[in-house]
Parts: sequence; C-alpha cells; structure tokens
Amino acid sequence: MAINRVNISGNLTRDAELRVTASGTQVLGFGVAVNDRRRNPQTGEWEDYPNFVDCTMFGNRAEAIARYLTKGSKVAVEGKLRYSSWERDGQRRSKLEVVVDEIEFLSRSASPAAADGPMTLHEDGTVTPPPPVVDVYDEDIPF
Amino acid sequence: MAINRVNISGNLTRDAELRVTASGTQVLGFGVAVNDRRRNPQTGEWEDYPNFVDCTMFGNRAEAIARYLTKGSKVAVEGKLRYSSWERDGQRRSKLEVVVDEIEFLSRSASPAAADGPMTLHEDGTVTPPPPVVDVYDEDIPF
Amino acid sequence: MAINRVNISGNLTRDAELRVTASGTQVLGFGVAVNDRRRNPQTGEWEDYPNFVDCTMFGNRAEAIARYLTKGSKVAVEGKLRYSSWERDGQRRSKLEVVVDEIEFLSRSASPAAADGPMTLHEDGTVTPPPPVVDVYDEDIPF
Amino acid sequence: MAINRVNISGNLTRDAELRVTASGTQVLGFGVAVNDRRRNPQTGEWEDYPNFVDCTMFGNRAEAIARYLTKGSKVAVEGKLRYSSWERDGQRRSKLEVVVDEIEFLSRSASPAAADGPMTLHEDGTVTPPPPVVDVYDEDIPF
DNA sequence: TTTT
DNA sequence: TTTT
Repeated sequence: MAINRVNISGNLTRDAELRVTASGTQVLGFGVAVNDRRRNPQTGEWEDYPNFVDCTMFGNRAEAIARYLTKGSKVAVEGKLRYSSWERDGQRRSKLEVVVDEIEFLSRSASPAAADGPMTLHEDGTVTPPPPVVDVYDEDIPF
Repeated sequence: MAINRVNISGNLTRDAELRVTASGTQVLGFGVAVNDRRRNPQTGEWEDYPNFVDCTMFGNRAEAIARYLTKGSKVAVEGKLRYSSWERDGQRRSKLEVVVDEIEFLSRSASPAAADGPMTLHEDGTVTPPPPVVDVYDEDIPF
Repeated sequence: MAINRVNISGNLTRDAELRVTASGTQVLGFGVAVNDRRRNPQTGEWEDYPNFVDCTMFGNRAEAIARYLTKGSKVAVEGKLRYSSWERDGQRRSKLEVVVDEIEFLSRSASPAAADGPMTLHEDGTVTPPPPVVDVYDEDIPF
Repeated sequence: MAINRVNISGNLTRDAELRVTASGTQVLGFGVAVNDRRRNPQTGEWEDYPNFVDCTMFGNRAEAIARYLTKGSKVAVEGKLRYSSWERDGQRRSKLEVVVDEIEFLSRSASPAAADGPMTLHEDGTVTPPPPVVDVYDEDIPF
C-alpha cells in the first residue's frame, strides 16, 4: 500500500451535510478553508490565502458530530487524499478531496483563553469574564 | 533532506515552561499526552493509553503563546522528531521529542458546544449556561 | 498559521516538466498516482484505485532533480495542499494540488532487492544479476 | 481518538530483527536514522545530524519484508508515536518509538538513476551501465 | 491527461 | 460555492 496522509486545520466554509447511501452508510460532507499566510507581492502586506478543501467522513462518527460542524467552526482533520472523476456536458472533470480519519475541534479564537479559559460560570450563578485578551490575529503576530 | 514530520493532538501534562538561551532564543517546553484508545486485553474494556510526548518550540511565537499553554490544555501540534543523547552517572541516555512548527488550540471538551458555543455572557451580565450536552466520550461513541 | 501537510507515495504518471517563471523561479510539475488497495464490491477482488495527484516543486532543487522524474518513477513526497481557481468558458473551475517540500526516490519494484541490491556491476564489466525474487505484489501479499 | 501521525525517511541503522510474541504475533524491530541538514554553528559547514528513531512493525507484513530491511537500507515510514516506560535498577526509564503502518523502500543513492534507472541487464546478458551521474549529495545541492 |  |  502507498502512503497517503493529509493533516490540515482551518474553518468550515459551510455547515456540514449528512446523507446516507443506499447501503446505509452515513456520509458527512464539509468544506475547510486552510489559510496560508503569504506576503502580497503587490502591497507587501501579509494576507491570508485560503485553500478550500472538501472533506468527507464516513460511518457512525459522522452522524455523532454532524451538529457541531457548523459554518465557521475550526477543526483539525487527519485523512487521506481521494481522487474522483466524472463526465459533465461532454467534459471530463475531476476533484481531489480528503477522506477524514480523525477530526478535532479547535477553539474559535486565536487565543484559547477567550473561549475556553477564564470565562468561568460559578456555582452561585456569577461569572468571571475573560480577561481583555488581545486578538493575536489582528496584532500582527504572524500565526 | 529527509522527510521528518509529526502531527499529534492531546492534552498538556504540565504548564509550558519558557526559557531563553544564552544567545537570546526563546525556548518553550511542554508535554503532550496523546491518547490511544485500545481494548484492554484482560478486561475487554476500551481504555486510554497515554503516549507522553515532549515538545519544544523556538522563537517569538514561543513567548506569545506560553501563557495559554497550561496543564490540561488541548492542542494539535505539527513538528519534527528530534533525537538527543547525553551521559548521566556513566550511563548513555537519549530521548526523542518533537520540535514544534505549528500549534493550534483545541476545544477542551469532546463536544465543542460545551466550551465555545452556548455558554454566552450577555451585555447585561447574565449568562446562558451550556445545554446539558452529553459527553460523547462517555457515551461509547468511539472517538 | 494553519496546519497544512501532505505525505504521499506513488508512481509518476508522466515525465516531470520544468519551466521558469517570468521572475526566474524554476517550477517543476509532475503527476503522482497514489494507489489505494480496495476490494471491488462487485467482484470481491483486491484492486488498485489510483488517486491522481498533481505536484509542483519550486526552486533550485526542481531543476536538479527534473531529469530523474520520469514516467513510472516511484517517489515519496512531502508537501502542502494548494488550491487555485480560474474561469474557463464562463465556468468557474478549481483544482487542489501538492506543493512539494521534500521528495525521495523509491525503488521501482515492490521488493527493493530486484533493483538496488543483488544486481551488481563489477569492475571488470561483468554483472551479477538479481536473484529470481518473487514479485510480492503479484503474490497476493496485501501491500 | 487523538491525532497521532509520523512520516519519516532515512537509513536503517541495523538489520531488522524479527521475533514472535507468545500469542503468535510477528514483531519486526529496526532503527532508522533520519538526517537533519543543519549548519554547524562553529564551522559554518552544512552537516548531517542523525535522529535515531526506533520502529516496530506488527503482523504478516513484518515477516514478508524482514529480509529486505538490512543495515543501510533506505526507507520511508508512516506510523504512530508510541510511548512506553519501565523500571531498571530502581530508575524509571521511558522511550518513544514509531509503530509502523506503511513502509516504502527508497533508492539507496541520492540520484535514483545510479541504482534503478539506466543500469539495464539485457536479455543477452550484456549490461548498460549507468551514466556517470554526479553524486548530488556531495555536489552541495542542498537535498 | 494518467502510474505499477 | 466559500471560513477567520
């Protein structure tokens, strides 16, 4: 067998869509925007170049996580490249996508503290809000 | 050059420690527990077997994220394997660790909704607690 | 930055083509067939399903290795996914390919001995041919 | 499940050793030297720093390929990190290794032509020797 | 458009 | 077809 491995992270470009094949297999489809940070040759500015990657996940896990995979969600995905080709209007077309083996949910903000951390709901119903974390993304820290 | 690539996800086993080398390079060290889900041959039960992986990250980014890398944090890491060896008490010792190229912060709970989503801090100071989401991990869904 | 990592192995589907951009950058293009071994649902037989992956490599290394990358060559490639889109005949089209960071040359035969090993060219011009190794690929060993 | 993925390439540091567990599972052990090309801070010269990685492969494939995995062989390996720990002389010791999922045999020379390509054994027993390819490794081409 |  |  060949080596065929993909690891990516990024944001969902649309809500995941679950369907079931004739033979009963669950199939979850979603798109991930994997951002490249490159300098724009014209302006010299750092810019995000999105790489749009279609992902497909099979089996029971697909159904279990479908509702968490909404537009904008951040995920890390491990999978394999899969090629398919077909004919449309007399033209040969093809695509390359990722068949998902593992998926992890990422914190939405660049700094995890904003979402997960210091925002604490206490027993008595009071809440400790998150500290005024800078948005590292806007602050020109290059990651 | 050889191929040397590692992608892992897991929980920090300790708070990250930042130090600075004599030449001024920032060095961040932390440990990640990468869990394997295997069936215990004795009991037949699914169990988590932790793989403890030491990680090192260099440069400015190391300092920028140090304070978010606390014990228990979930991360996805991409990097390279690095081998080192030394002598202690007349014995040769060695270790294999991961030098980090990229790091992403994961949502702490198995279902991202619990941490990121429905827990909302409103303008007036009230809070909408998260819905009683099932812990998918305990529900025997195998991921 | 996001995580964006691909590792594949397979055979070149065509000779690599070297070109140079207006700004002088060398660009090497080649296609890799990454075979999946799946059971044919109709016949029940193991079959190879090729995943055709377009690869692009930049820089000096591109030129240095171009002549070794001929149709049928086996390689292991590490790189990143790159998405691009364009318009043709009023239709939006897009593709996903791999930008190569590392490349390694694989032995052509399933068993390395056939190609690399026992076939020896002696100083006096005689040759020791390889032993009649079984082709493990044909022998139903599933790798 | 967590993400746990390793892809490396390098040379075997010893002949692979095959053993069989009490329960009959075949276990193949071998070491891979994964070379890093770094500039020596003292001399300013490019040097190879080896990362010694222990690999273990289970199952039928282990036996099938054992005889091809000899000291010096070049391979590309895909697998997972596995941690283990034990006690020796009252001291806690641990190691990190790679459990192999896929393995590919690489051409021994930096340029594949030398080994695989132009050296052809003809039907009549004559041989076409390889062209006097430069050893790209020694020629300061950085790969 | 396709490799073994 | 596109996310932050």
